[in-house]
Amino acid sequence: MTELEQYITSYFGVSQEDLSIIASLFIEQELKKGEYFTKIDDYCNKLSFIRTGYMRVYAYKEEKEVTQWISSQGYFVTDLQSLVFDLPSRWNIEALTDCELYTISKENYRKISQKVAKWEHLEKLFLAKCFLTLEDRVFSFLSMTAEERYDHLYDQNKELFNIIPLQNLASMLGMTPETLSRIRKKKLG
Amino acid sequence: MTELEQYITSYFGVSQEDLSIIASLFIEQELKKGEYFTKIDDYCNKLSFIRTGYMRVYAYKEEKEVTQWISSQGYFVTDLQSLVFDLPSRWNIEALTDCELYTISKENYRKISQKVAKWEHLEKLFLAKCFLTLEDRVFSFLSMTAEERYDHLYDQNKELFNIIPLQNLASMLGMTPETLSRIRKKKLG
DNA sequence: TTCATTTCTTGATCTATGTCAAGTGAACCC
DNA sequence: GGGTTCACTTGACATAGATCAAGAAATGAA
Repeated sequence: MTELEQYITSYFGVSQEDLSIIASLFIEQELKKGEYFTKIDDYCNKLSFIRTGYMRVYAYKEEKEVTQWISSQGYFVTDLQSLVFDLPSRWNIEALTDCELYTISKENYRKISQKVAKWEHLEKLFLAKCFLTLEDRVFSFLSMTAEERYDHLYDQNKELFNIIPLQNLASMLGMTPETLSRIRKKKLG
Repeated sequence: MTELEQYITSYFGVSQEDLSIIASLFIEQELKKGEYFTKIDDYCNKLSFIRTGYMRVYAYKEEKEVTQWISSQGYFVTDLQSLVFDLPSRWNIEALTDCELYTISKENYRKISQKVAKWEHLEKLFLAKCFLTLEDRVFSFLSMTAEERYDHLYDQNKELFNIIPLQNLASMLGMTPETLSRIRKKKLG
């Protein structure tokens, strides 16, 4: 079983046969540090698994970059509005490190459901999980302090703080870089 | 076309034939003010359209209620984790006013896909829209002040502020009742 | 390497928002 | 319909977190 097939299995749990069909529609692709996966107002006609590397999803609020999410190994990355509704991208998605991707074009992505009967169902379950994750994230902003949000992310994913510029993590956590720096200093003392 | 059928059409755009099939699986139901649609840790085995009325989705952070969302006429309401993954509810969902609902049981909900071929696909599109909405909401916490979030909600849905207890709206906007009160006072002067 | 640029930290302040407490008004229930 | 409860407002004060500015550290290019 290839690495890609392992990812697909872990997310979707399909038969070996379907797995091969799906995996065959992906191609390996590289993205160098600093390159863009998609840009706001472009059409993002692809969906990728991240095999290695880190990508940053961000947009602007009055000239200032706001980081919505950091995507990393084992995650999907795409602009959903573009992929599903054929509309322009809402996000800039930038490679923060060199990235190895498994990429499927929008056309091939849409063919999966013709080839794998259960696909639409599995995809629905996957999207439902994504929705629940975002619900939790909204709840965290309603109920947690900046420090609590930091603790939560740090508990889940310590490595991020060694790899990703802290200013991006601060933005994604809804605080300034200075505040994040002070919170982290406090944890040492 | 019944009111229910109009809702379904507006969300999913199915044929008249499929529409009838789907609509026939819903039953009319009432919920009195103060009653609960579901409670945390219960199993929520149903999905409803709200025909009239308002419902509040909330959970707790250390004994304190945190309102995640207010659902109203024309919206779906359910606990997604319970409906899709057969797990206990994450939310309390309470009727803030008397409510008229169109309700489908989990069993019948799952039968739709057997009767309407395109259903899983339409549902996937619907969930994708829900995901995009939540993405926007996360972005609003990353990029907007309390007052900007108030303005945004007020622009979209003025009526809420005459019907829903302001403390619930404050919580849903991520601020205290006092702060909401002061923001609203400022808007008058 | 070395210089230039960017990122991170730190201190001094400022401000939006939270907390606490009291008073007012509205809603609900015998 | 009058009293009790709950929701809302307002003021005084506290504080988390933002802003601004400067210096230190890391990163990248030549």
